[in-house]
Amino acid sequence: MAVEESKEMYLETILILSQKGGTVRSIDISEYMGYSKPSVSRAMSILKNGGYIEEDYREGIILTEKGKKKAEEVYDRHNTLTKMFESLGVDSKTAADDACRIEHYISDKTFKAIKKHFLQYK
Amino acid sequence: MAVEESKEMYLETILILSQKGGTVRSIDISEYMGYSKPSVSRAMSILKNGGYIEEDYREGIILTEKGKKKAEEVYDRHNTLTKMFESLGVDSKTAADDACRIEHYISDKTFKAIKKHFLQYK
DNA sequence: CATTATAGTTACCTAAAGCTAACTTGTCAA
DNA sequence: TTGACAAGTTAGCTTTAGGTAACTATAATG
Repeated sequence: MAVEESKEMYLETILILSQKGGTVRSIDISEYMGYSKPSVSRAMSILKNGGYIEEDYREGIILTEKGKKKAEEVYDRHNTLTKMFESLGVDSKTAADDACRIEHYISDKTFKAIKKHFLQYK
Repeated sequence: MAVEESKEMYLETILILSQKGGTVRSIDISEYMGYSKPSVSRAMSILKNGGYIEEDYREGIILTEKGKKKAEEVYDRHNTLTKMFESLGVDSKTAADDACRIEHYISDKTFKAIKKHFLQYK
């Protein structure tokens, strides 16, 4: 449905891996996501084309401002949704898995409402 | 992601249309969902193959037990999620739209937790 | 009865996003 | 310096699920 799902997952992964420190390479994404090298290679060229990432032979894959913004949005959704599900009594693993699937499909309006209700008294 | 999304949307639509009374035809699904006749035609043959529906020249398209069960599950998710979002202050249209996208991706565990928290005092 | 309109199907196209096989490139150690 | 391994790319396959064009079949009307 959302054409954005795959893209968002890659961007989120790049953000997570870059937060761990060190450079991010295609192979790291490949291993993290469990996708083949060619799949990641193509995804990276699409992301590069869309202005979401840049590739540098020494720095590896880095998020542009645009890419970083998107990645952080998705990651924020991920964390917020996870917390929401946890606060409803769902175990962490399930909460995170569900958040990961749903994060791409929630509208901004609904997300803001969720954030308001589930995070203000944490 | 979920291979089931398209199938679930068709089943849900068939349920909704059959609840309105009268027979359900491919063309009705076509108009309701905004898809072309061939797309619906093929989807129906896939659903028939999977044992989700039967087609009768007079009764039109009818859900089998299996199909009905699945359709009702999805519809239940749809309604529950809509109510959840509404109870967070989201307008009905947005709530329903979001529910419609998310209903396919929520695990059973999480769905049960949501149902418990948002529907018990309605 | 013939014409027309409606419903459904067939054949083929497209895009997205995964895959494998096989190639290239680049680095490092013997 | 060369040989091997690791990383990345290219080419081409697959599936899902949408589309159009054109056909067939059924039904309804003048």
